[in-house]
Amino acid sequence: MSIDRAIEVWLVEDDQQYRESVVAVLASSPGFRCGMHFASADKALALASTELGTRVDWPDVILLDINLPGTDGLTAIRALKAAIPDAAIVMLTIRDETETIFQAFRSGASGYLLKNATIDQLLNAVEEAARGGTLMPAAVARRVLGVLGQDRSDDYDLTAREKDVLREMTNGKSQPQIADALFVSRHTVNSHIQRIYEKLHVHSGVEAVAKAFRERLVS
Amino acid sequence: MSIDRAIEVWLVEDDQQYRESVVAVLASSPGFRCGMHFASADKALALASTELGTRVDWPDVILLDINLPGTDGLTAIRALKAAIPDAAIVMLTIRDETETIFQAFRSGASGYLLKNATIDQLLNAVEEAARGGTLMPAAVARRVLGVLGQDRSDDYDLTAREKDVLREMTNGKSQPQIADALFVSRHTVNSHIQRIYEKLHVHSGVEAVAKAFRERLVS
DNA sequence: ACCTATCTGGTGCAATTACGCCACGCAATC
DNA sequence: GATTGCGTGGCGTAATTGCACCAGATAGGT
Repeated sequence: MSIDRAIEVWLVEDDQQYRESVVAVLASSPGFRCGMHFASADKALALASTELGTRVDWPDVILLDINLPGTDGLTAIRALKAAIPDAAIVMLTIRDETETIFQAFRSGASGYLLKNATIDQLLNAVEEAARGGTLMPAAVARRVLGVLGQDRSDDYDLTAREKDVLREMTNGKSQPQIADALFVSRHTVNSHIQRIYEKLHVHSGVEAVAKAFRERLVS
Repeated sequence: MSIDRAIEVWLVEDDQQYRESVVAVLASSPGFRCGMHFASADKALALASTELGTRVDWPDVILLDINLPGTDGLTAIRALKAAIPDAAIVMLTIRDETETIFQAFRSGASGYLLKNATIDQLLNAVEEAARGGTLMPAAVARRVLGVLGQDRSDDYDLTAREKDVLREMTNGKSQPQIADALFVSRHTVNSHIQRIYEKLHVHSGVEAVAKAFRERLVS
C-alpha cells in the first residue's frame, strides 16, 4: 500500500448509522483518511463552493450514496465533479439496477459499491478509484460486462451486401446517398432494404436502425 | 482480508522473468497461493484436461497473458473457462488496445491488468476477481466506461418532450404510433420531430435515431 | 449442366414522412 | 404585464419511402 499520503475520502450518506460505520472503518484503516462527511449532497456541494480554493485537503475519493434527501446522488455526480474535478466518485448504494449503474458511470462515477460490500471491497474500491481505476463488485460487473458481452450470434442471416446497406443506414444516410456510396442504383438499395426489413422483421428505416444498434449488428 | 482459505492462483505467462516475479509476489502475500504456473496456454489446458476431476486445488483465479506462444491468450479464455468454469480469468498484458480489451471481456474474462501494474493492483485485482467482481485499472476503465458513453454533456438542449419522442423513435415506432404512445396527435409528434431534427442537425428519422444511439442520447 | 442464392436493376402506386407555415394556452421569467 | 419558451394542434405540398412484383447476371454448390 502506498504510504506517500493517506487517501482523502469524503462521505455523503444520509443514514447516520451506516455513515458512522464507514467513517470508523476509514479512520481505523492505515492509508485512508475521512476528512469530511455529509448527510446530503447539497451540504457537500455547499461546502465545496464556499470553501472553493481555500482548503488543501480536497478529497481523492468521494463515496456518494444514491438515495439522498434533496439532490439525489446520481444528479449530484456532475455537480461534484464540476466542483472537485480531481476527485473520483464511488457510488454507494443498496440498489443494483442496470439502468442506475449505467447512469452513474455515464455521469462520471468511477466506481459502484453495494452497501453490503465487505470492508475489504470498500477499501479496495476506494484505493483503486484514487488511482484512477475502477472496481466493480460481482453483481455490478455482471451487468456492465453483460452489455459488452452478448456475442452477436444472431445476425439474422444478412448477406454481406445487406450488411453494407444496413451500415450505411446506421450512418444516417438516405437511400439515394447509400446508392452513391455503394455505387449502385437507388432501386438496388431499396431492394436490399426490403430484404433487410423482412429478415429483421421490421417495417421501417428507423426500426431497422434501432434494432441494428440494440442488437449490435453494427458497431 | 478473508482468511477462510488462500486464493488459489494459476499463472500463464511465457516471459520467464515476469512469471517468476509474479510467483514470488503471490508466494510472499498472505492469503494467496500460486499453485501452478505455465509458459503457455496449451500446457495449462493440457493439465486441466488430464487432471480432470482428480485435483482439488483448482484455481480461483487464472492470470493469463495475452501474448503467448501457441494458443494466444484471447483464444485460450473460452477453453480455460470451459475446462475450469469456476475460475475467474484476469488478463495480464502490456497492450491496452480497446479492441483487445473488449474481446477479452466478451470471451469471459473478468479482469484486465496491465503488466506495469503495482503489486497492490495485482493483488487487489486477484482478490476481487476471486469474489466474482472485476477490477479495471485506470487506463482500461476509461475505455470500457467510454463505451457506456461517459459524457452525455451534449444533449443538444432537447426538451423533455422531445426526448420522449426521440426515445419512442429509437423504439422503432412510426409517427402515428408515437402519437398513440404519448397520447397526442400525430401533428404534434411531427412538430416535435421537426425541432429534434433542427437541434440534432439531421434531416431524417434514421439519421436522428443513428445519432441518438451513437451519442447515447438514449439508453 | 442445373439449381439456388445473391446482387443487381426496374416500374408503379400507396403510405409515410419532411418541412414549410400558422395558431393557442400555459408557465416561468423579466 | 409583457415576453419567452414549451407543448400542443393544425394544414398543405413535395419528397421520400415502403412494398409488391418483376427479371437478368453471376457465382457457388450438386
